[in-house]
Amino acid sequence: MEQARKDLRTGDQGGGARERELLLLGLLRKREMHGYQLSEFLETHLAMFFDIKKATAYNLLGKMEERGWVSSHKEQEGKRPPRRVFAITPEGEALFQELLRAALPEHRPAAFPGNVPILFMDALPPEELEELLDQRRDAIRERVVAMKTHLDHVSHPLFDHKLLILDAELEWVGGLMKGLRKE
Amino acid sequence: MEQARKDLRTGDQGGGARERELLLLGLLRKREMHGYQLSEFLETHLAMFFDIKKATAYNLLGKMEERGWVSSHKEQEGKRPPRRVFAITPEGEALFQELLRAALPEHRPAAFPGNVPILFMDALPPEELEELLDQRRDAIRERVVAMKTHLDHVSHPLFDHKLLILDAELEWVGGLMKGLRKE
DNA sequence: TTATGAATAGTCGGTATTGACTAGTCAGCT
DNA sequence: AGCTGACTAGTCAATACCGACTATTCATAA
Repeated sequence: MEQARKDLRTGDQGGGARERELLLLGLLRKREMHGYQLSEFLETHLAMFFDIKKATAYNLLGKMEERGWVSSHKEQEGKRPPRRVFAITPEGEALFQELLRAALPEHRPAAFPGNVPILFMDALPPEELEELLDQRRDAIRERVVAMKTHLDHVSHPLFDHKLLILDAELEWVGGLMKGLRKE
Repeated sequence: MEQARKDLRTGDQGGGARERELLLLGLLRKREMHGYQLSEFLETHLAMFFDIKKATAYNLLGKMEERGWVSSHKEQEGKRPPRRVFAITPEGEALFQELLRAALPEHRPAAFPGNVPILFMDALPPEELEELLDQRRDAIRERVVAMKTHLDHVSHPLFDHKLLILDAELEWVGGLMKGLRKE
């Protein structure tokens, strides 16, 4: 039973791109798509949540096709350049189900590379530091406004998530600044 | 003035590893270190906040030496294998100051790859979904406990940040589950 | 003394990711 | 008819990143 995954995923090289595959499979599940359509969707609707570039998507699709999780066929429309339409296969669907159930209960701590400079706050004179933190707070606030302006706010859970995180960060920066003034 | 950065960083290939360099420079600023010492510190004290592996650190140090931001000299201690001790140069210090002031006021939205499966929740029967979300919540709670147990909790801002984020995620998953039950 | 394991100090091959590029099509303007 | 800019549909060379490996030294204990 536990063996099943290994059998399916022979080429596993360290399990980093797992979520990306889950993402692509999940999208193809709703309807088959050509690569451009997929990457369009990624860039316009999902870019704020997940960062996957076009070339990466094509690359993954190619690999997944080799492994039999997706299939593709050429399609010509008028005189447009021919395009490859990708669809999920039964094996792909099985993998999707498996990855979904594996990923959902797990918590993957997020990385906040933007926090690196916080480590070195003490290298700056307090006044300048406060000014810079203030700017950071503004940047976060702008992000919140942008989120709320964005038309995709059909109250998707991911949307709520992002807002909660931004709120937490706002509070945190506020706390930092308060701490500064006290000292 | 604005030109200065470009002059310093001729080999810039798209500004992704910027924070990593800031991190290494900042650490070397406190005291010079050999590579192993650095990567040790990264793995034991900073791994929970930033994910940089040993090989990456060595790689970056090498490049930064080429560019003149850090210098290194060999050092032999007894019969131990000789080691390269890295130190920040004046140019490195200048870059550090610049990167610090550039990074601090910016907000870099974090990626949450673990949220991919949330997109596809509707592929699961509600009971199973609830069970899996419950497990996810437990995983987050465990993370909180681990954080508080960890001896490094000298109330560093980064620590507070992580706890706030975990709290937000906990609340969010709770909200998801509540939403499920209502439907 | 000699095996065992942990710590030290790094290197290297291979994969993942993406910025930048190519190349054809179409719509609208002039 | 010719030009311009945007859209479509990808490809590819270059880089970033890291897991796994090598090789030496030291501490311990059998």
